[in-house]
Amino acid sequence: MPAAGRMKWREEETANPLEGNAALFEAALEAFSEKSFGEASLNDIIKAAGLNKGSFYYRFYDKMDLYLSLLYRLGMEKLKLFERYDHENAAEGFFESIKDKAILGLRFARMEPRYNALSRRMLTENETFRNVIRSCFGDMTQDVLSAMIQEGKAKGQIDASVSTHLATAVFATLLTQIDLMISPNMDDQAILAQVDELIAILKHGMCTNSAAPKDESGR
Amino acid sequence: MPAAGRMKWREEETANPLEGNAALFEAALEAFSEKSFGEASLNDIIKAAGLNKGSFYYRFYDKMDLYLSLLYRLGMEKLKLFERYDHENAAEGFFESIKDKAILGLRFARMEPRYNALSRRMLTENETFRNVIRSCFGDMTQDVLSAMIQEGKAKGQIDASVSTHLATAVFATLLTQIDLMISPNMDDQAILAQVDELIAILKHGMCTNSAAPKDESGR
DNA sequence: CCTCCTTTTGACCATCTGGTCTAAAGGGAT
DNA sequence: ATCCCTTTAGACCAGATGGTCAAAAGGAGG
Repeated sequence: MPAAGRMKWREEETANPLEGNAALFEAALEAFSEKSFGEASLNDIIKAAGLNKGSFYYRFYDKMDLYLSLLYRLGMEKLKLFERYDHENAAEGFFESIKDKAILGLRFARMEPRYNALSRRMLTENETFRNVIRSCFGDMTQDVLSAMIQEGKAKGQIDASVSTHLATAVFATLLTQIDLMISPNMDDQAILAQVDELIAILKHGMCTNSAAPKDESGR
Repeated sequence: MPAAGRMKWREEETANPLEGNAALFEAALEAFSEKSFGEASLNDIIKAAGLNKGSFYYRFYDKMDLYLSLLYRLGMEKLKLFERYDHENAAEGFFESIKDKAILGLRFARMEPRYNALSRRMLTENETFRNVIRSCFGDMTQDVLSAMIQEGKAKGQIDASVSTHLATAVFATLLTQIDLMISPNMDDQAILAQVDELIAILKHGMCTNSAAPKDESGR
């Protein structure tokens, strides 16, 4: 249904209209995080933003354009958060790096929980729809994760016998769902503890036999 | 939008119309597994099934009724598969039991991949919608898993220090996404190997330090 | 043949969808 | 005041939506 991925404001080299119009940004985020692309009503969004048809279509090609622009802005915000962090902290081991990313992700999710809902919903859209989006933004997470895991193996942090493919899949699904698993109304410390535990499980397993290194005593 | 959860054929104590009408079953499954409830077109479903409006509404109250009836039939089929298996195999340890369930789930997914797509999509519908469904069918998986994990802890198969809540969440998300992680066009043996590996990760982790028991040698 | 009940048929309904288009309003610059 | 371009405004469109309804067809028993 949606045409090629293009954003009017980018082709005209102007600013993202969603930056300037807070009401529209809010309305679009609300709608697209609660309903699928097809189910969300453009009319409702426009009305909620206090706009009218003409003004909307003056700035956007169509509904898809709005959706892409929304993804663009949210992606930029998250990227900024991550980049700011990356500048401060150099890369450590694999598991520490993953943990940092998970915590940052959760912090962002607490700031804007609808973004995670939105991107999770995006993954359930049909394939052609997702392809349009991927042709616009690419599909980082999968590739980045895979590379990180291979590096972790090379550095001897990850057991070489686990398949990169499976490990990538495990981390990818857990990271996209993590904000559902770990309650959002926790304080920072509790979140940290939960993430620690999750990483510990991925590192050492849940089985009684395999000892976690931080507690070498009894067991 | 959808009203209370009721199925006309159940209130009239007749057979599930989806059992008798293969075309309708097929059309509904196809539609609801590819699109969300709101996005799927009832008109299209009816047309694809070679029905007409009147006949449809003679058997169902509304669109939701069809959806519930579809879930009902699919749930029954999966339940039958699991029950047949449970009769043959007594319960072993926790991880073996989970593995069996995962394999059965994957086998069912290969028989009817659209069912998993459907139930995964259902989880992304809005909350009131999910509540209608839960009021009809309950929410087994979460409770069952939690109980299994507590039992596993009691029997000393799971490390007592991992939180039941987190472990439940991990297994729940991995089990619902497993048919996406493990390629469906594998033969039975390859699937078995992949599931083995996944379970091994959950048992002993991916970290190089923690040794898996099946390979005690070097590393 | 008639009767009675179940089932089928499809025209029809109000409502909503994303999107178009013409007309007018704003607002600088001259 | 006049010009010109950007922006707003909202009536309007064809098409699709889930759902209703009165009428006809089918079929079994008498």
